[in-house]
Amino acid sequence: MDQVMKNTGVLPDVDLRLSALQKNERRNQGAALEVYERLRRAIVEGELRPNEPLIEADLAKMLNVSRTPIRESLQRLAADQLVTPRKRGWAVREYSVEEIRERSEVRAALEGYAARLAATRATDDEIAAIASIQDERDGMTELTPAYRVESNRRFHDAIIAAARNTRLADDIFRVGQFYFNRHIAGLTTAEEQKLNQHDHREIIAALVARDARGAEDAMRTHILNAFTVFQRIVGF
Amino acid sequence: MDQVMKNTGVLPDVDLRLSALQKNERRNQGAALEVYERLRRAIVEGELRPNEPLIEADLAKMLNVSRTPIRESLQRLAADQLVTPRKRGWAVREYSVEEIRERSEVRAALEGYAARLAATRATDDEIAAIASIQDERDGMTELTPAYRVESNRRFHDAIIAAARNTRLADDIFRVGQFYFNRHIAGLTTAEEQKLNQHDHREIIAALVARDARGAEDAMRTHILNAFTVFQRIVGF
DNA sequence: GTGTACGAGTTTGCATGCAAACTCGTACAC
DNA sequence: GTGTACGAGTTTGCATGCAAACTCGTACAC
Repeated sequence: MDQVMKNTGVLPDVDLRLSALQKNERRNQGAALEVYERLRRAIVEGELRPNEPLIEADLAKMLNVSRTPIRESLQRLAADQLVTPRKRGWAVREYSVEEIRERSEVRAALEGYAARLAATRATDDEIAAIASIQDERDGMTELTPAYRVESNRRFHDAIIAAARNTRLADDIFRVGQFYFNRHIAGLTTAEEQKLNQHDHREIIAALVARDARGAEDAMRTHILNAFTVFQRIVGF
Repeated sequence: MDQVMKNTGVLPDVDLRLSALQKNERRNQGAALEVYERLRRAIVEGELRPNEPLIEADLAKMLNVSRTPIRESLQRLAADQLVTPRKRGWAVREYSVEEIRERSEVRAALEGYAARLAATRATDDEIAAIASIQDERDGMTELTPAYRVESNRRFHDAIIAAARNTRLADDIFRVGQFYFNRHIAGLTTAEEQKLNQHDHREIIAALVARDARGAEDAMRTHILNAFTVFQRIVGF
């Protein structure tokens, strides 16, 4: 499957925004954080290939810094699970199908719970705003893959924000919605897009009804459906 | 509340085991990982106080290494949220009530989901083993706080293992069951212990019945109950 | 007494140094 | 041809160096 990923260029487009925590750290950790971000991007966009050994001196030269900030960044990347230890040093981590299934389950658990909390804690205005993100989308005649990714992200982020739990938000961010990117978005069938729209509408309906369990179930179903689509596209 | 924590010595006793991921890294990252563990322990056991600035040179002297492995460890500790950036360098992170509530919610979401998966995926033997952990405990005449903590940990770990999702297990480990330690265990009332036992029995009953939703709900209730007990004890 | 400016001392962030561990190709034995 | 032993070259892990940024106490102005 990593072969498939390589060939279809499916890896890229992870959400590269810094988490709230990381932003907070920008204050002092100047170059080291910059290095971390750039290495993260390089891995995530596939410039550094899965299983590729990461030679500190090479990375240092590539980013025009010394080995010290590189080594510190590698610690962070290891905590993110983007990099994995070898007998000596580090290599880019390769994700198996099994791991992507596991991540989908974790995301279903966390984001489902976020939807549950949102059903109780969101203001009416917030729920209206969530619905309007979907309305805007449904009202458009032409949907580019980039727009679909972006709109989807706003939809999910708005629900997560309404859950009022920054730690939960951060953990959802960490587990990553890395598999819905432009490339994938461009390969979904009309039917799959219809299902996606249906899922979103179910979630909104539950939120409007302030139905916590319903919102949670709908969100879980949605996330596991997205995983199924992902599986079909990358072909396992 | 951090004042309360200081006075009651409530901070200690976080689970100091390395996660599966960390163990894997032991191979190459020798001293640096050792340093990380020792700093983690020092923070978690309260040797390094919340908001205490962490002076690299002092830590280096204290652990008898140079500043380099200290700095690398600080990156890991930051990823764990045990350490927080200051204008210059780092300080031990202080948890607010609000953050502990947030963590409890995340743990309820993740560990509830683990119970759900366990209800479907556990073998009959695994469920029997989970039940027997509780049977052993209920059959004892005298329960020391240390035993209660240890038995509780085995109970939860067995359920998590039966969920067959290592990423989920790792995330549960990360969010930490830091608030149920010996000190807290020694301060619970007979009534609270009764409730705890009841919660565990409910979870077991749902697992035996292979009732996924029931197991999830019971686990969530249990975790949120534990948070309530924690709140009472540390007194907010 | 209150406020501010200076400077010695501290501490960081990054670069560099260096020995030990590992890798890998060559050559030699059989 | 297959296997192994050696050693040059590479790369790491940790230590140390050093300039820049910050801290904090003292002294001086008002």
